[in-house]
Amino acid sequence: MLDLAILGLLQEGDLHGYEIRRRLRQSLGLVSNVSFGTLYPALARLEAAGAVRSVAPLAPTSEAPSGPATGSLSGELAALRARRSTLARPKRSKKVYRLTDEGRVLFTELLADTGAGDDARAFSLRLSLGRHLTVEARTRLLERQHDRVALRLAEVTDAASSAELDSYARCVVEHQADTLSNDLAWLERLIAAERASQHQPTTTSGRHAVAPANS
Amino acid sequence: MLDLAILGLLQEGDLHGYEIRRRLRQSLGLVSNVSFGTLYPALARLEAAGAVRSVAPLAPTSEAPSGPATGSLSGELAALRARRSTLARPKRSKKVYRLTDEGRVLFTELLADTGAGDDARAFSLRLSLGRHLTVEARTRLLERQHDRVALRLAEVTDAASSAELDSYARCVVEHQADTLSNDLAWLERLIAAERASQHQPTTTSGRHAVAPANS
DNA sequence: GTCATCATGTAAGCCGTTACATGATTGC
DNA sequence: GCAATCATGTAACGGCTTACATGATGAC
Repeated sequence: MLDLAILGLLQEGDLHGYEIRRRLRQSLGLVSNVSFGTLYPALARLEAAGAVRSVAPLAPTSEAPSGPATGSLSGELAALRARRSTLARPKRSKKVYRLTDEGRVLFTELLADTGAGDDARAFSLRLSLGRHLTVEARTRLLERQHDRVALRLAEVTDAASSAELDSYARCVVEHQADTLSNDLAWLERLIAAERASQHQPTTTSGRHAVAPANS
Repeated sequence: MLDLAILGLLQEGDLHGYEIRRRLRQSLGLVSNVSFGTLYPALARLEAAGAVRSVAPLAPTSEAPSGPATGSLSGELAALRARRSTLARPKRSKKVYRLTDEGRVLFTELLADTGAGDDARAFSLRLSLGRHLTVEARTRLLERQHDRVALRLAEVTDAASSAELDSYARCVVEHQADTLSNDLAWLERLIAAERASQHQPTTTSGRHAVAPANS
C-alpha cells in the first residue's frame, strides 16, 4: 500500500522523503499523514530492493529548479556540494529518490495486484493512479469495488431493518447505509463512463498502461 | 476502542466471546470483524482488570433463555453441568461474561474520554452508545466531530482546487469532498436535534447518563 | 462415530504510531 | 551566533491479523 503510493508519486518526478510525506496527503487523498517512522524505513526498503535509487538533488531529469536560480546563494552552493559526491553525502542533507526501471515494474505489479489490501483506502489509491491502468483494468477495479460496497450495503441495510437497535445506533447505521449507496451510485457512474470509452475508444486509451490479463 | 465496544455490548446482557464478535459487526456498525486473536486477549484483560467477570451460562440476571427451554435436552444438561461448578468449567465450553460495577465505571470513563481514538470509527461507536450520555455530552461529541470533518473538508476542497491533479485523482478527491459535506450536513441535523431537546427538555434526558462536566 | 459448527485460546508477525536523537539550512 | 524549520533516521511499543491448536456440541 504505502510502497504503491510512494512509487506512484515518484512516477512524476524525483522527490525526497519529507516532500513525499507532504504529497501523500494532498495528492492521493490519503487520510492520515504517514509518519516518518513508517515512511523512511519504507524508502530504505525500496532502495534496498532496487526499486528506487537516491540521486543528487537538482539532477537534470525532472523536478526542475523552478527558474534559473532559487535566489538562494547558499542553496545553490549546497546543491553543488551535494552533486560533487553523491556517495559521500553529508549525514543529514536531502536525499532525493528516483524511480528505477525495476521500480516501474514493481509499481505495475502492485497496482494490478487485485488481492492485496482490499480496503477502501487501497481502492482510492489505485483509482487515483488510474491513468496508469488500461481501460479494462480500471473497469475491473471499479467493478470489484462495486461488488464489495454492494455487499456491505446489504449487510448494513439488513442490520438496520432486523435488529433491535436504539435510536442512536440506528441513526449511525442508517447514515452508513446512506453513504454506502451514495458510493455505489458514484461507482456505477464511473463504470458506465469507462464502458462508454471502451466501446468508443478515443485517443489516450492504453498509454502507460498495465497489461490487462497476462499473468 | 475495542474495550469500549465490548463493555457497551455487555451493558445489555451477559454474552460470551463468540457472540460478542458477531454483534460487534452488526450492532455497532464496526466495519471489520474483530478477529479472535484480538477479542479473547481483550476479554482476558478486562477480566483481569475486574471490569467483567465470567458467570455460569443461563444465569438469572439477563440474557433470558428465550423461552422455557431451548428444545435441546443435551443443551440443558450442559448448562446444568456448567452451573454446578463455575470454576471447574470444562476446558473449552462457553465462557459467559458479565459487566461488574467496576466495569460500568470504566465504560463511563472510556465513553466520555474525549482525547482517545479520534478517528471516524471511534466517533461512530461513541454515537451508537449515545443513550448512555447526557444531552450535553452528546452535543459536545457531535460538535467535535463536526469540527474535525469541517477541517478535513477544507483540506480536501483546497487540494482539489489548487493542485495539479489528473482526472482520476481529481475524481477521487471530489467524491471524498462530496462524502464529507454529506457527513457535515448529517452532523448539523443531529446537533440541531440535540439543541432542540436541550432547550425543550422532555422525559428521558439524563437517565443512564454520564456526568457532563465534573472531572 | 463422525463431521460441521460453535467456542476458546496462543504464537508469530505485519503495519503503523509516538517519542526520541541528530544534523542541515536559513532568516534575523 | 541562534532559533525556527527542514530533513533523516532509530527505538520502543501497541493493535490487529493470520495461522495454528484444541476442545465441546449437535445432527445424522
